[in-house]
Amino acid sequence: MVSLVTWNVNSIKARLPIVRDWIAANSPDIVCLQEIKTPEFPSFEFETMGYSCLFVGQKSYNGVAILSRLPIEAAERELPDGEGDDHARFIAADIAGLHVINIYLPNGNPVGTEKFTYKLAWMDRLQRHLARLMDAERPFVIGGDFNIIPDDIDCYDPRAWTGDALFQPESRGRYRALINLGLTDALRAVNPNPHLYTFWDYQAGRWQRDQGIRIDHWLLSPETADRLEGCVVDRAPRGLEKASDHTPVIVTLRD
DNA sequence: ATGCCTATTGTGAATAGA
Repeated sequence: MVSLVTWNVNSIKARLPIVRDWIAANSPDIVCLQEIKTPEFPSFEFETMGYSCLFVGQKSYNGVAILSRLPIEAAERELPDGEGDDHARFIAADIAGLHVINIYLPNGNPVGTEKFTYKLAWMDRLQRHLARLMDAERPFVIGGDFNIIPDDIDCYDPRAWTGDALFQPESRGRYRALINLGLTDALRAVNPNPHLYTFWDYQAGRWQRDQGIRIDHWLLSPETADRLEGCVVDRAPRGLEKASDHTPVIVTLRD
């Protein structure tokens, strides 16, 4: 069995104690972090816990990391076809024969600006990349902060999100196109409860009212979907002092 | 309708997040 977690930590520096304690308590095999917000990564903190660290960072914004208790056999640090794109939003590793992709997909707000067109272009590049992996019949998982609310049931009130980049037909359609490659939304596949959220805004008491959205996902290629054992959201870290606004999503695969 | 709150940079107040 192998367990993988995705977690947008909203700054690894600000979140170091919470992330370290959660990993110590839960012992995931593979950890995918987003928004580390630093060009450096505190690798030593996790190496002493038995993890190898792989990361792509930048100052102030973005940044992704993969931590693994199993040997990292190969690494990729950028999404193909991105000439001129210097955002740290993609990292991938081969671990125990599995290709693990970790993404921080652009937010895209406000709609109608170059930020939204960047989001759509980034999703088009991701579509082409995953299509090539599918054509090659390469087993993979992709986890991360997709910044997409897939369906109306994935938010507390669809009317509140109609103008948002996470909820536009253009961005949701591109997410749907990823699924239509033949990928399985792991959390939705194993949990019939519609009210599954992974993000609650800091503002307006969203956490206290449980008014969240589901935007952090694990998508599985057909081969890995056959290995799906379970997938859960751990809401506990969102309730801590100094919490990230996202909480971990854990997927478990059979050997 | 807008801001609500948090983090970064840098030590103000602006930018970004979603």
